[in-house]
Amino acid sequence: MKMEIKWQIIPQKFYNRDPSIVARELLGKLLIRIINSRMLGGMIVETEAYYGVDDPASRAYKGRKGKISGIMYEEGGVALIYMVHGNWLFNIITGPKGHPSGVLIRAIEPLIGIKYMLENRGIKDINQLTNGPGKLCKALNITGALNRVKVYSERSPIRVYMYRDINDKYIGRSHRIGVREDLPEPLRFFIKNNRFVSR
DNA sequence: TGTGTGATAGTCT
DNA sequence: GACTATCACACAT
Repeated sequence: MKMEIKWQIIPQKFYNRDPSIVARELLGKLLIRIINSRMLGGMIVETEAYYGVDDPASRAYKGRKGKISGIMYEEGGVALIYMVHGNWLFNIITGPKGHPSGVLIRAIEPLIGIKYMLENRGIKDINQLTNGPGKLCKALNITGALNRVKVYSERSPIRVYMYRDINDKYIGRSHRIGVREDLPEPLRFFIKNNRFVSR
């Protein structure tokens, strides 16, 4: 596949907003990962918003401090990657500096470098390639070494580009997955009828 | 230095 | 649907 269009990278200020708005608008955007000048990536189809201090599911809950939650206090557009249950989770920080919040990327639809992503996962089934947060990190070879990468920079190994605008009628929302104490609002956003959305 | 804790994935039934 | 392997981090000694 040849890419004739000139891609437009998403500016930093996009991320300096409320996490639920960023989570909603991140759907349909293109997530790109550069490895050894090779390009992998796909369209974001599922996200979840996390509110730092006020969110029982957040690692910054009640002002917890450490390497992980410390990054949540950074400015929007910074990558936060951490390990849970033996899997890496990829988040993008939102809101202005000093306001801990973020968006978890839960699933993408693989579009670019599918062959290499399958290799990274050691599988052959595209349907199982990136339909979960831990899976997509492994497919894209995202690890803790990429923490604090700026996803709005043309030089970064991880970037997010404009791709499609998704109409509201194609967007579903629900409570978050795997969270013990959830907030009342539905903070999980996904594209309806997309087969790469996790169950 | 040690222990408890999950925002999971994979496998088996 | 239920069970568990697995591991960096946070917090307590």
